[in-house]
Amino acid sequence: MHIQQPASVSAFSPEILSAAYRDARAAEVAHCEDAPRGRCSACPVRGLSVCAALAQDELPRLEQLSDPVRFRAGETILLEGDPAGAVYNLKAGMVRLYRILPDGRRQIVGFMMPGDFIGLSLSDRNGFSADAVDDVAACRFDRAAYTKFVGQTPHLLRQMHEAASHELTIAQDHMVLLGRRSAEEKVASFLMSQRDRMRRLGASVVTLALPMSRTDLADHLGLTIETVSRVISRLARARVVLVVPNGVRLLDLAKLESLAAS
Amino acid sequence: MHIQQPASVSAFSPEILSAAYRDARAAEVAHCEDAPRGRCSACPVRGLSVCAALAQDELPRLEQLSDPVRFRAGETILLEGDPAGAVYNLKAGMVRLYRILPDGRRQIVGFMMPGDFIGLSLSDRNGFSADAVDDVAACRFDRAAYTKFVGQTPHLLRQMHEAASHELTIAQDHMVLLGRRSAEEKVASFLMSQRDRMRRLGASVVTLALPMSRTDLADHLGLTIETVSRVISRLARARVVLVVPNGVRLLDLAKLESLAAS
DNA sequence: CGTCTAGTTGATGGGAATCAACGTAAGTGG
DNA sequence: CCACTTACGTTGATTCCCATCAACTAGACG
Repeated sequence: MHIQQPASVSAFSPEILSAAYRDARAAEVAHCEDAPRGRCSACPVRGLSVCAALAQDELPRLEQLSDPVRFRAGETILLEGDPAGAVYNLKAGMVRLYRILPDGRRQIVGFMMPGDFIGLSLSDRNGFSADAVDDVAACRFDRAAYTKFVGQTPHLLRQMHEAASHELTIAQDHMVLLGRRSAEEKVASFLMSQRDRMRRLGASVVTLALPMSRTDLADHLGLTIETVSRVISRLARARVVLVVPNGVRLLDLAKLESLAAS
Repeated sequence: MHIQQPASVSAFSPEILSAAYRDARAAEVAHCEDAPRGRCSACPVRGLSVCAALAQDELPRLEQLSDPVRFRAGETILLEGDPAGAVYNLKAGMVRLYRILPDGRRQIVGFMMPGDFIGLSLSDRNGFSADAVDDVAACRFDRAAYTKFVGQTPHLLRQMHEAASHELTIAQDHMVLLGRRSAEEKVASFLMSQRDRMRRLGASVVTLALPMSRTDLADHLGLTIETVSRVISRLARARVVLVVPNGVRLLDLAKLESLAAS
């Protein structure tokens, strides 16, 4: 048994150390919270989110409805089957959406990121559970009030529909992953798709943040924690990625792409 | 000329023989085709479909846009990535939606049944391929024209959104199935969910129609054809189901329910 | 310092994939 | 009408990928 580790040591990734990462995230969340109630025009995710559909002069009405909220890592946001009292627009942090089988098996159906909307369906019961992966800042809207507003604002409804359609596409992608890909392909294509999402948020990604645990990854990819760990180790040994705290540095995108088999 | 089943929508007759089944389906499809262009008020799936949102006096506008079409078993309806020229409302028959990986692996992301709408997202490119499992009758709408109509009809948009949300829920169910269930659980819970869908169409189901091939089932459930065949044989041996041409008779719902593990 | 949790790594086993043979029904053409 | 073909499904033998079981390491924290 060697002291040697895979490619992970050499790199003090400039941007991410465990503590530094946490602090940065905390600052980001705090920043969101400090914003005065209902200052949509200054919102960090305005333009990325469904509210992009609203014109400047429509924002005040939305602001009236919105309520800034915070969740700490691990905190529950909503439970499958409960009456849906609220919907959320995510401003910072990451949220996992999941279902649980009677015997405890869990499937994470998606990770939500800044700009994503939780509760797109506007239905009266939650179709999934959700909790905060790391510290989260969000706009909370009373569901009834928000639904009413949407009913009076067709272009917002259109935007909600577009977002739901996009979610559906992502869900279909994920069905392909779960149903037809090997463990290595699952991990590789998950990394690529996370990278794409980050890029759409505006950042060019060399170091991919993975705030979720290995267990979360496993429950998202339909694998066990051990298999996820082994695959990532293998990718690191092959210098395709570099493991850093709370993330991976993507070293060989071409290789990763080909491993993803899509 | 042929024996015309009384115009009940419940296409799925209790006793199914191969030939009888095919004839019934053919008659049903023919019946849909015979309807004069744009007679929405007499449509077999009116009330089950998104057009249920429209009032009587709005139907004529929709009728103007609609075009009755037919696809024979196996025929391609649309291809992933192609420009989306049309959307479809399914009146009879079954359609498979799927994605294909570069090396040919296929994942069927859903089976569409009467009342289902293909192209909910209204996006300009097809997010999946689709083809007819058996003979199909549908309303075809030019996408641009339909999109424009939806834009002018908020309650139709609302209905489209609701349908998309429902699809999303089904997709999440299926992710749980693909990611966290055993082969036997997959088959059992697929049968239960198909039964539920049929029942929502109005028929009480003792014999479940399965017009799709074993290969289709396998590609939907993330299994191989051999495994699907073995599991069904085992269920038959245990008298949980009875295999009939193009379907199964459900003999022991309680057992099936418990095998489905949900 | 001990405890706890998250993650890694190794050994082993099992469930589903793969490989292969066979059965059956529906065409097809002589 | 029957040999031949083809597509689809079933069943058995074997393989292999990933789950399971287990041991261990590294941080985090009181």
